Amino acid sequence: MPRIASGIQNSAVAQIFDEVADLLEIQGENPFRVRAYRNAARTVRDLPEAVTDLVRRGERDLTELPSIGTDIAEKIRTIVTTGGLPLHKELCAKVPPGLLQLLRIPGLGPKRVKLLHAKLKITSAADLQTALDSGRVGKIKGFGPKTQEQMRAALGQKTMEAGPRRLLLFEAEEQAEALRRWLEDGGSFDTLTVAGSYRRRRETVGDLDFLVTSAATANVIARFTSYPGAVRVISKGEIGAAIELQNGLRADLRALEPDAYGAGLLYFTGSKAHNIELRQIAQARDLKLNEYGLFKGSRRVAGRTEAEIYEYLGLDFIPPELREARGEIALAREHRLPKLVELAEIKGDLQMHTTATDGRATLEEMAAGAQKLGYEYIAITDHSKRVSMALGFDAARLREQWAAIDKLNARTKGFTILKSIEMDILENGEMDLPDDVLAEADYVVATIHYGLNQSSEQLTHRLLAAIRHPFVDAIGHPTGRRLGRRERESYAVDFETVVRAAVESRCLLEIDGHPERMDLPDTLAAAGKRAGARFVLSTDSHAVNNLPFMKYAVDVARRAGLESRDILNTRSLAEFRRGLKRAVKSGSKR
DNA sequence: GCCGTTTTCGGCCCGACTGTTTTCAGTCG
Repeated sequence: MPRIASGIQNSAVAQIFDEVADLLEIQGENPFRVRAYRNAARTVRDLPEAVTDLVRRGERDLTELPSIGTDIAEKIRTIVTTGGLPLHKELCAKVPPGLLQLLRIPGLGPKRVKLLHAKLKITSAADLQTALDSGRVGKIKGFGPKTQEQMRAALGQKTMEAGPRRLLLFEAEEQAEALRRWLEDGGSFDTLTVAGSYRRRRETVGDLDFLVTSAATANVIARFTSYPGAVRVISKGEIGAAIELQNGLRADLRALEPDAYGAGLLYFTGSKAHNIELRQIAQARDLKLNEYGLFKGSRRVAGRTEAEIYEYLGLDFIPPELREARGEIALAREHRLPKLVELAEIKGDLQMHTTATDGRATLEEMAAGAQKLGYEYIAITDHSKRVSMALGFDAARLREQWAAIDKLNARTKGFTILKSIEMDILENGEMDLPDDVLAEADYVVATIHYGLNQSSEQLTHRLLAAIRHPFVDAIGHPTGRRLGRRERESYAVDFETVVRAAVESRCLLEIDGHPERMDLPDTLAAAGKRAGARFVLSTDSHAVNNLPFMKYAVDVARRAGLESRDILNTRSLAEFRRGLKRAVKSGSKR
């Protein structure tokens, strides 16, 4: 049994492999060896469980994972047991690690970084700045004035250390819609789709890819590059252009021929890894796939729609949300793709707040807003008393709110407010409200807000206590991660143990669609589904205009491959109630 | 370094754009 170095996260293992890839590349190593490390990094990063657990249990052969062979499997074991990798240390000794930072500068890749190091002994951003100022860089072949200017600009930006921030899907959506309106006001195109990770509905978006078909391509490109929200034009060609928006977001435009529309859509939607797998399938059939179509020799055999390309390759149509090279292509070949849940199937919202605690709208306003969205029911889940900052409820105030809800329900037809609470799981694993109150609730979602820095054992223990509690129906925002400005990693919980307990206890797992949470993350929700877990979708709304966040919860669910049967709030109110743990426990099933 | 519907060796996705070049390498997505 190997000793496990404590606290090595998947992301840390992945980062070591990514750095190995960068360092090898700067050395001019075999590019395919470089790619092997990058692929391995991606596999580890996407893993739904802790790689340390995989190694510790030793029951599963790491080489069964995609892009992990005997060599890298051994290296993973080394990293997990010792906390480091000798190869990584050797490379860092040979190649100054400061060079990795230089790779972040647009236009600087491994070849040029290597050249700068070899010719000018540059090992850091500061060195580069000095060399630029003294004019030594300009003397190297291949470093013209434009390249130098580009490097100066990048060095002057504060974002150098962190790299450009990916925008929340919600923020990207605002940007994309504004730019779309600008293009639409300019007329002159037939169709417009925003592709990329935006179309795949990833929780964060690195750039925006606009695809158009138009009889007047030059006009569209001109309109695009004159967008008032652009700070500069990155590139401009005959069939496309790229601009940088005010917040650092990059937007690409590409004009497509109608006959190649599907091929372009496929290509620009990605993911890159998905496309590479498709091209390999094409290649094995003596075909070539590029953004202009699927070709047999010089003849285009498919390309007008994505569906006809998939069909020609012997695959069912794969929805964009699943295109991550996580096994969806094999499912498509075997006609086993899930029928993904849709927003219209959601019949209720299971987490929201009111002015009684930290919300900005009253009970009545939230209910009215939810009714407008066509819901059959909602749960009002204000905080419990542990969240004192938000004026969380004690038993007495909670019962007052429930009395108000009873009155409201009595005069409303076809819409029901469930008497609920977002109840804190205390640091010692106890519930924040007594059992007799929780027993009276229609629905209880339990969450952790405090003691986030506890050990994995403590945090897991707390979640298990809630999961096994007879009146806790669901675990809310189960990993506690945050995205965006208040970014925060997941709590250090043993998620596999948590999921197993949730399945055993019939406790639901929430997918919180708030744009700063999107929690569960998609890979964990997918792992939960494989283990047999059931889910609820919610918005965690704190205002009426938050209620549409449900679409982001649906995005996560779709990326996780969830179907309506996996999600309890796709059911009518009666079925929803019957599906709750408390209904089974109290014997109302008969 | 990974991987296998022709394979355990010999492949490994594909094209646009830029800058600095007179025909292309490097970078990027």
